[in-house]
Amino acid sequence: MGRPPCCEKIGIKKGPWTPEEDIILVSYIQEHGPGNWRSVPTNTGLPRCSKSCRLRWTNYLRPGIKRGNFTPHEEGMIIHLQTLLGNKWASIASYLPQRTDNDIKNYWNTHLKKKLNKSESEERSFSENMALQTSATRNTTNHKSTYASSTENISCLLEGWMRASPESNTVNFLEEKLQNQTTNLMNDHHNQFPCEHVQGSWEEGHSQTFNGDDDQVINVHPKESEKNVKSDRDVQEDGDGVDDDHNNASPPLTFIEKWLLEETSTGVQMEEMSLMEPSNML
DNA sequence: AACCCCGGCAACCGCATGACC
DNA sequence: AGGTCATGCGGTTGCCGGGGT
Repeated sequence: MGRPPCCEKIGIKKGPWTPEEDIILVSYIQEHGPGNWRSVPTNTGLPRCSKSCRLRWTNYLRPGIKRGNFTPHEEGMIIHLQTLLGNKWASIASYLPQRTDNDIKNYWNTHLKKKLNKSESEERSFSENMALQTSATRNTTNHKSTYASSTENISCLLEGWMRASPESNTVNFLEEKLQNQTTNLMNDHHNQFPCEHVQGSWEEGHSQTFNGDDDQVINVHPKESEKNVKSDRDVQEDGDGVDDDHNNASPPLTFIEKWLLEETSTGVQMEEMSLMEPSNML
């Protein structure tokens, strides 16, 4: 009955990963691809449990991860998304493909939460909140990264693989993602309320659409948004599941989706410019 | 110089969900 | 159909380094 156990508790190493362990894990995943974590400790000889291997990979070794130095744009996105989604770090991370949920969670707990708490008494409206972000992000512009150099070394090992990675264009990624998400939303909703007009009923029932007023309160149905983002994450991780037929349709974007797309477009342009700087080419 | 405190981050733990047998 | 386990996620903890005294 059931699957065999994931890993024996005996002889499982805990604590920080060594560069050697990282290299073993990366080499194995480069060869076999991520997934089937249960077999990773066995096949690599790593004294780690499958859970630890997966976590190490997704939070630290996975190619395409940007670490430290959150940009003002990213900070703003996190603040907005946290307001909308709550502590759904995985959902928030799905909007920031270069960041991990753990990284975002840590950044929120160590930086943003404090800043927001500090200013909470002063800040009451949404527009005031926007002003807060500006000041908050200004403070982090000079933040120095403290990540271990070993990580960068591991990243170098992955350089070739990263080039082959299809997720190099964040804007395209988000556009695709938002289209898929919206389509899924419409489909979900249509399944629930097949007799309603999809667009109108969704927006009336689940979210207040953006009307250009900064003071507009934005409500996204928490369950729906969570389910939506989660399902999308699953699609990402599975590497398939994108229905091409659905991509042909162009349903209207909700406020947050429009906002994210606009923010990402401008943000990515800024980030790409900064990446051209020699200091970032290392 | 030594000690203490605090902030930041990596990793672990526990729970929920879904897949497998 | 139901039990067992893998996987994913959010919360929490422990360690390490830097700053202050």
